Amino acid sequence: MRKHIPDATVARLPVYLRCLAMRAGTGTCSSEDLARTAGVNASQVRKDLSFLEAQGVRGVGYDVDELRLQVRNALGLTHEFPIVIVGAGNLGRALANYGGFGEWGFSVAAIVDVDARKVGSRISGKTVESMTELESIVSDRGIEIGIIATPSTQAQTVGERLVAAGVRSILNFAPTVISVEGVEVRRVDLSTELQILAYHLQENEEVDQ
Amino acid sequence: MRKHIPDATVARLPVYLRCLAMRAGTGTCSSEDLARTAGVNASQVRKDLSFLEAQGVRGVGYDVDELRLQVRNALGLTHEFPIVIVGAGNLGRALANYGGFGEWGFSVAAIVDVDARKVGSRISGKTVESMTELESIVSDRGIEIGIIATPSTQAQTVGERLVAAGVRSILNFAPTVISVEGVEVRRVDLSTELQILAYHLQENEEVDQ
DNA sequence: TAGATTGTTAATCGATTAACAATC
DNA sequence: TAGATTGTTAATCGATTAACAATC
Repeated sequence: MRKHIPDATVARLPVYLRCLAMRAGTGTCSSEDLARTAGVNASQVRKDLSFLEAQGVRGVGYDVDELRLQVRNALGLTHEFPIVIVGAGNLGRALANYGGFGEWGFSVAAIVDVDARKVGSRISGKTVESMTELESIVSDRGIEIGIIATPSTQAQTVGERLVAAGVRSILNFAPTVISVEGVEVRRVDLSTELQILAYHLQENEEVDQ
Repeated sequence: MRKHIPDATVARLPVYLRCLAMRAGTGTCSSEDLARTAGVNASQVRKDLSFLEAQGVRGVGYDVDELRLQVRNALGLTHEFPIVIVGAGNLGRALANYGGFGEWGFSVAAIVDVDARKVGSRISGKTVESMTELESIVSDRGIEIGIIATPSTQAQTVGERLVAAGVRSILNFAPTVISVEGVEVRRVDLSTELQILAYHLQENEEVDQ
């Protein structure tokens, strides 16, 4: 049985994975090395890795390739995850064109849009399908992850339809909080990030004076 | 003198701001109301607001419009923030076209790209400028915030140039960790988010069985 | 053996939340 | 007065980190 991994650790594992990918085939690396490239504390790296089955060797470090595999396993990146992108506007297109999916086992199984003029157009080798097909697409293709890239006004409805169709995780890029039951929702919002930066700008300003 | 606001609270303030914007002009609202729409605990809302100058009225609640103003003040959203977007690919274009900037005082002051073929093209009413102008653009236009929307390979260099040019906060959309001194960096990464969702998918699976 | 580095403990720090007196 | 809701305390929970024995 798998150990429960703390949220803060889960959020850092993808960062480690990226750092390890850059070092693939370079033998071993120490928690100190990994900490430096990931921008965290070395104790924290060791603590985080202690939740995995990872085994380092005292005096030597961790085997890079083995550790990569174990981090992937811990995150559950053991099979293909088909995802659906809802909304084929600028953002939906940018997401669909984002190359880095495949590397971690994610694949864009469908892009849908309500706008009949967009349906049938092609994005990154895929044909935009109609929003009316959403439910059948999700169930036919075994999609568990949905990405909302619609305007805010439609986000709640889209979220509900995704959940009803059987999606189990949602990544919401619309700048609004949606409320749906029984699924994991993560929100990514540009203006939230900018506002957090604005706060720190002013804090540093006060220190400077 | 301004009180220091905990990071976790700062991260929630933009969410409250959004919820309050939806209720603008509706008189008062309770911490319970706000908590429900923001998806957090009511005690937490009150605790968060206690770091602001916000004053609620016992038995009544908070004045929506007044509270909005105080949250904005606390975040330092008191003046215009010109920003520069580096990279005019799919992502850069999506970001530039994102409408929600202005509402909080952010404005796209410039979009730059290395690719000579993109320079001169127009995105959302703005002309793409050359990457060689980056330094002068940042200093001439008083830009404090830079957004990196380039491929990973260029992110580090772009980050360093932004810092050297005088930018004080960076939002990094490239899927890599950059290391720069003396500025606040926030990373937004699609595949990190997807990997976190993947972890929770598997966790829920185990519970279901 | 000497040097390096892990794995884990324990101290500390920060965040969340229930509870309730204060008070509108 | 009765009901509602704040502001704050104190308990709890979770996350970080320094320190160091174990051991390669």
